[in-house]
Amino acid sequence: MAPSIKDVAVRAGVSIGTVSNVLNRPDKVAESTRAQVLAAIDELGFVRNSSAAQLRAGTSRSLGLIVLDMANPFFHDVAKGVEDVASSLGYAVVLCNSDEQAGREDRYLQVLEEQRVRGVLITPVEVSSERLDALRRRGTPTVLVDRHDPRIDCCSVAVDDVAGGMLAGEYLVSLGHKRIAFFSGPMGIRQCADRLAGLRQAVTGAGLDPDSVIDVVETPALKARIGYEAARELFDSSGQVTAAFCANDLLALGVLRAAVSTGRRVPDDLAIMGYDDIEFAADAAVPLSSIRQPTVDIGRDAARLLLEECDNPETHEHQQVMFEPELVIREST
Amino acid sequence: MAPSIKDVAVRAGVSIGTVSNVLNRPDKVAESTRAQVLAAIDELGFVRNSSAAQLRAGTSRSLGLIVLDMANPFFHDVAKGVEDVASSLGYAVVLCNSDEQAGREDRYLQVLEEQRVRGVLITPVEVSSERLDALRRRGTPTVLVDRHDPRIDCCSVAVDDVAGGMLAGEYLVSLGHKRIAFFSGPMGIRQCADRLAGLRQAVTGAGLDPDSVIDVVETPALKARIGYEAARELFDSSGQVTAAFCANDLLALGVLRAAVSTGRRVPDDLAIMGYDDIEFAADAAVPLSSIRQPTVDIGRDAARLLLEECDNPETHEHQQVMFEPELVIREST
DNA sequence: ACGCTCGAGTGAAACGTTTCACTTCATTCC
DNA sequence: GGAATGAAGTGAAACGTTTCACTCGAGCGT
Repeated sequence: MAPSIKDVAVRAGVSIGTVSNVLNRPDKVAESTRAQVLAAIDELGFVRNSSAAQLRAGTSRSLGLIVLDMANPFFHDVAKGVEDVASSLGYAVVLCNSDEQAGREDRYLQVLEEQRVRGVLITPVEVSSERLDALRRRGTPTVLVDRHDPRIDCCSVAVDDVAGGMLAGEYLVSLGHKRIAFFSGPMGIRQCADRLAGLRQAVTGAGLDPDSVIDVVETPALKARIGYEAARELFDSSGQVTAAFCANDLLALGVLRAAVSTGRRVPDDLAIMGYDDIEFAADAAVPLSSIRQPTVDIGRDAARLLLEECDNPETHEHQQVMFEPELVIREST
Repeated sequence: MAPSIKDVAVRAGVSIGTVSNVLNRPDKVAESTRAQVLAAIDELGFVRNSSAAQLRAGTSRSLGLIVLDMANPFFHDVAKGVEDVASSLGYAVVLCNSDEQAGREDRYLQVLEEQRVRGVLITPVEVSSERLDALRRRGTPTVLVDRHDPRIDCCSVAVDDVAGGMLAGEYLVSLGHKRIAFFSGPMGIRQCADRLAGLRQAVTGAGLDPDSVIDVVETPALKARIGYEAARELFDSSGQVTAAFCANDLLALGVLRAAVSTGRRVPDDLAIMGYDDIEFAADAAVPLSSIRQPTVDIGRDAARLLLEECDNPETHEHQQVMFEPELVIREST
């Protein structure tokens, strides 16, 4: 069995309480005693048992973060932001990947609650989850990431997707494009609908008729392969568009591949814009113009909000933070 | 405060022990009693406190997985494999991202040991780590991922990189290439050195002189940007190579971009091969030929090995599993 | 009617910490 | 000189489980 604080106490010739003090408030114990205890810890290879500590303290210094898909660079950056602020405040982050499966999300929520994490950051699979509501009801602070709670009874951090669509739209229109394809994922995804709405607003704002300018291509998933197939199909049919605005960079990468493989020059024959500004966007065969979301900041702010709520559960007021996206111009437009 | 097993016991009118039995060995308690207890649990919103459970049980049903970089699809797949087998055996996985910083790795090892995880899967930042050795000495089973322990005193799972380099080399030679650039990361990375060694073996095996066929381009990092820059430089100088073999797909993506931006046709003017077969490889502007590693299987086997060791610490014998890579041919060659 | 076995449930000890009221002893103050 | 103060350390209770030796009856065969 691993040595306990008691073994350390015996070896150092002090009481258990003193060892605990050395561990938690070193300044409360005299220099020489501390040295002895530290030596004993070292000799025995003692490692504190955090289960016991937590049980007694009643609270853990850790947060849960449940993301939809760790393969997605967006969430990777969010996680980075969360870890940044959490670890700087001495919190550990338990990272969970729901893989967009409600069942996995439920299991992780259960585990996190059993571990008595201080709070949970989550991008839920479904708009509302019974288990998540229960967690909140029982008093665990929760922050929604890249989602908003219509009932506004918890904090959330998201990005203004309408503004992002508008940014892209205004830019493409300013470049003189009169026929724009919008490669969307399933319209059920709020992000897709919002980005299209922004695009339409931009076109309308320029005095054009969105219905004749925009050609919506709805695809079944936001993946490169799908973008490629959808673009090939569009090219084969009529396809007199001069620009493609894609609901995310993966789709855009697929469209780029379709363009290259059919001998179209980018941006001369076809301008391409992505969304998200993932790392690969800058390194694509033709570096992609895109809409950047302040992903790391999203994570940071979400974590800050959560910890703020943990520290002041009484005075805390829920906030809905909304970030503004940013236009990134590269060679594909 | 959250309700405890005791509150449940009172409410259901049974003893604490019975509630515990309902939770852990439901078959040991009579149907009707069980129903009452379950009802009480539901009404109170009871959630078991895993700190207490672990403290008492002395052992947790969780594993630690420390990877170098969650942004790297390789590790993402490994994690998937680990989670697959862990969760099917009722274990939870604590996912940690060392970001190639020894300091972070150390912190995570500390946290995992404090949590008394059953075992640790790790791709260490440095070849040897004091803290990792200590962990092992204290009896926590450990499995190395994508690394080998020269002293063979723990299990490891890796892929034969020499074989992978050879696969690529033989293929390129069979295509008639007589001048091949090898874009390597820092030679200090074993993978890079091994892949080059394999390439040289293949060239030699074909009766050619590796020194005159192979042009080694050592780069400071395995990133797309770096590959782009290195390739531009190579093109500017002499650059009479007809094929580029890259130590990983990111580098290859960069080389592809350089080729496209300088008007070279791929594969006619320059054939490009990557390594890893990440998801983006298939969806690049020109789909990349690559060497595929059975990443998910690596994770699965590593987890299996670890759990095997956890279950039979006495009889367990350390194994060094070595997977064979596979050639994937696409349009870039 | 007797001893047995068996299923169902009980109660208390134990896990390794943290915390807090308390003791000791030396120093300071008037 | 005696009380007051403060620093250093002590010891035991408490946290919420799991586990195990135990009790209590009911049902069984003879």
